[in-house]
This record gives sequence, structure tokens and C-alpha cells, in this order.
Amino acid sequence: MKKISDSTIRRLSKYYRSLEQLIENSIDTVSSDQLAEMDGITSAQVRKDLSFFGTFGKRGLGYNTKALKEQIGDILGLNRKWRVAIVGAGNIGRALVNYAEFSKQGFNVCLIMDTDSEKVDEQIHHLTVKDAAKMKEHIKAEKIDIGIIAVPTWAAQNTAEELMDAGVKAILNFAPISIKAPKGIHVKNENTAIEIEALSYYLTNGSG
Amino acid sequence: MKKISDSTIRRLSKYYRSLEQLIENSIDTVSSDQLAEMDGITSAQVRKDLSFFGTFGKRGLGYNTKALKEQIGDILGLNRKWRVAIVGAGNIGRALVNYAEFSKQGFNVCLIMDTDSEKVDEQIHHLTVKDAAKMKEHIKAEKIDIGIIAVPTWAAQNTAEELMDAGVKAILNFAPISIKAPKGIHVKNENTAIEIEALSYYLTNGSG
DNA sequence: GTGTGTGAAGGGTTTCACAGCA
DNA sequence: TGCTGTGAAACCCTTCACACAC
Repeated sequence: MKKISDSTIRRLSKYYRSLEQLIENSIDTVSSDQLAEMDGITSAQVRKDLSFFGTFGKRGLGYNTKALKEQIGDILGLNRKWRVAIVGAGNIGRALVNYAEFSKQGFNVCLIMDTDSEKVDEQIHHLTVKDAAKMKEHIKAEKIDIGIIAVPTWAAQNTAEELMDAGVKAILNFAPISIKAPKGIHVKNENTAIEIEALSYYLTNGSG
Repeated sequence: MKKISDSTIRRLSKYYRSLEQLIENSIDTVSSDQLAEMDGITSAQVRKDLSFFGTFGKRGLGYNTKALKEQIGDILGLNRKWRVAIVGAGNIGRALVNYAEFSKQGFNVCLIMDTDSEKVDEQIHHLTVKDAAKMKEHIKAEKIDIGIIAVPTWAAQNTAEELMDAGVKAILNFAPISIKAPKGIHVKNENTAIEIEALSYYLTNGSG
């Protein structure tokens, strides 16, 4: 398969969400123009992004919202369940346990772990905190696909390695450092500090 | 000033954090190679990024960690305090109130609001939840610089407009839609759904 | 007529490679 | 010698513009 850019994937994810909204409002058809407007980009970009994966529209008409959502879902792998584990039962870990957008999109948080014995056995919504010292066996038992790192910075790389060692192939990292991983392991970072510091930059240096 | 790309700003933010780490470990000097290694990029990229703002290194030697951190801090506007307000006292809002990385970098969360009367007056760490119906006066009274949107998707655009109406010039949005804002207002999105869906894509479609 | 799909053009960011300075 | 700073080259992504299908 042709190499698709990360920006394209991220935009597909946006289109998917916009399509959900349209479907909720019983709108059956959408043009690349409308979709672009919703996501703050250009219509050419929308069409180009979709063209990498096939031809989904009807010339002169636009796209069928339900069909397109389904197709993008197939591309992104959202038409199945993913089993997710969270490491770290602090503020972020807790907030993620029942993050609505996860369950809605088929990301099933079925394990949360921590090393702190004070937190182990604690109940967080539907989950009981497990001991991260036994990470490998928990991960195996729960057949985890995606691991989320929500531990302090100093423990993040180590946690990543334990996850990989347990067979996890995809990691979402909330710690503000870049995780080192071998090829074949997929890592994405969610770094709120970067976003707010970018805002700080633009506030400091005028328009941008 | 020349137009600097968003990617450059985001990387500066990473260098800043890496420099903090080096300083903690009492390392005085760093080369672009080392910095690149820490952040998973190339040394040419590091040097190019810095070159947009001046010449900070010594040929044959590298960069002084403390001096460079200070300079990047100046560029990003981190050598001052920013006053931050959070709208929405749900999971995300709560988690952000005492997010360590914020206070460390001078982002002072001094106001949290919600429309839900059940939540108003509730205590979250050092803050009392205020009524979002009186957003404008709270924002003015607290002289807020940056607003954080942590409300449900359907309320996000409206919340953004209230924040802008109250004079807020920078918004960090946690809702999974793109906020529409006029030029001059800075909006950044933190969308965990996009990141995890990208992971889903790469897991589904092999290496990437 | 309307709006998609797409090659070609354009613009911007990253990488290369080396001159120059410590 | 070692490493920065930087034009030039390479690369990638976005935008343009239009043929074509409905």
C-alpha cells in the first residue's frame, strides 16, 4: 500500500467525526465543500485525502454520509473493538477510564494498573486498579492491543518498555517526553504542555 | 518577524523540556546531535529551528543548556505567568486543575467554571467551581489570558464564543470538533480521539 | 449545471553538505 | 578536530484547475 501521510490519517479521523454529526442530524448527502467547512480546511484537501483510498463520491452530488462514515471506519480500523490498558491511576488515568469518546469509537478500556500499593485494588468506575508489577500477565490475560502511558515523566520510558515487552504494539503516551521504540511499534503522543506553550508563543509574538 | 512554522514551535517546546532534564542532571553543554537524539529527530532540524531565532551555540562545542533554555523560554513566552481558566468541571477539567506541567511552566490555573448547579461551589483542589453563566465577569475579574474548553462537544463552539466575547485571545480546546474563531484568536486542539484512531489505523494497516 | 477525482503546479519543510569558527 | 550555522537540493504536502460523470 502507498504510504499515506500522518496528516491525512488525522484528517480522516476528523471527517469521521463530522460525518457522525451529520448523520445524527439526519443529513444523507454531503459535499467536499461542506465537509471542508466543518473541519476548517479546503475542499480539494478533502477530495485528495479520500482519493488515496478509493472513489467514494458521486460527481455532481457529493458523498453519502452513512456510506462514507462506514468506509472511513474501515480504513481507520474503527469497525471493530480494541482492547486498551492504562498504566497510571493518577488524574489523567482516571479521567481516561470512562472517556466517552473512547467507548463510542470501540476503544474498550479493560485494564488500569499502578505501582502504588495505595492505589492497587481501588475501584475506578467499572475497573479495579491492578498491580503494575505484574503488568505482563495482566496485559496477556486481557489481550491488550493498545497501551496508554499516564505515569510521571521519569517512569514513562520504562513503562513503555514493559508494555512492549508484554507484546503491546501501539502506545499512546501522555508523558511529556518522546518515547523510544523500535520499528514496528506505533507511538503517539498527547502532550498538553506543547499545545499550551504554542499558545503562549503566539500570544507573546503577535498573530499566527 | 518572519513566519515560523507551527512544527518549529512545537519542537522548541520539546527542546525546552529536554534542556530542563539535562539541567536537572547537571549537564552544562549539549550538542544538536544529543538534543536531536532525545527528541527523536535529526540534528540538522534542531540547528535549523534555532537558526530562525538567532545563533545560540558555539561551533565545535555545542550549546550551553541553561542559556539555551532561557532563550527558548523567552521565545515561547514561558518566562512569565499566564492566567488560565477552565470551562467544564468534568473528568478532563478536574484532571487539569492541578496538572503539574502547567504550574511548572508558569500556567496558573486560577478559575474553573461549569453550568451545572450541582458542580458550582464544589471545591476542586485549591479552586471553587464558579457559575459559567457569569463567565464574562469571572474572566474579567481574574484577568484570564488563556481559556480551556473541557465541556461536551455540543457546547464547545458556544463556550468558545463566550470566552472570546469575554476577551480571551487564546483557547485550548479538548472537545473533538474544530472551533471556529476569527483571525487574531489562537486556538489549539487536544484531541485524544484523533491520536488513538491514528494508532488504530497503523495497527490495522501494518507498518507506519 | 453541479461537484468529484486527479495530474500538474506551487509552496513549504526537512535533509544535505560544507564553509567557517572555536 | 568538532560542531554550528546555512544556502541549496530534495522531498512532501497542499492548492489549482479542469476533464468528466451524474
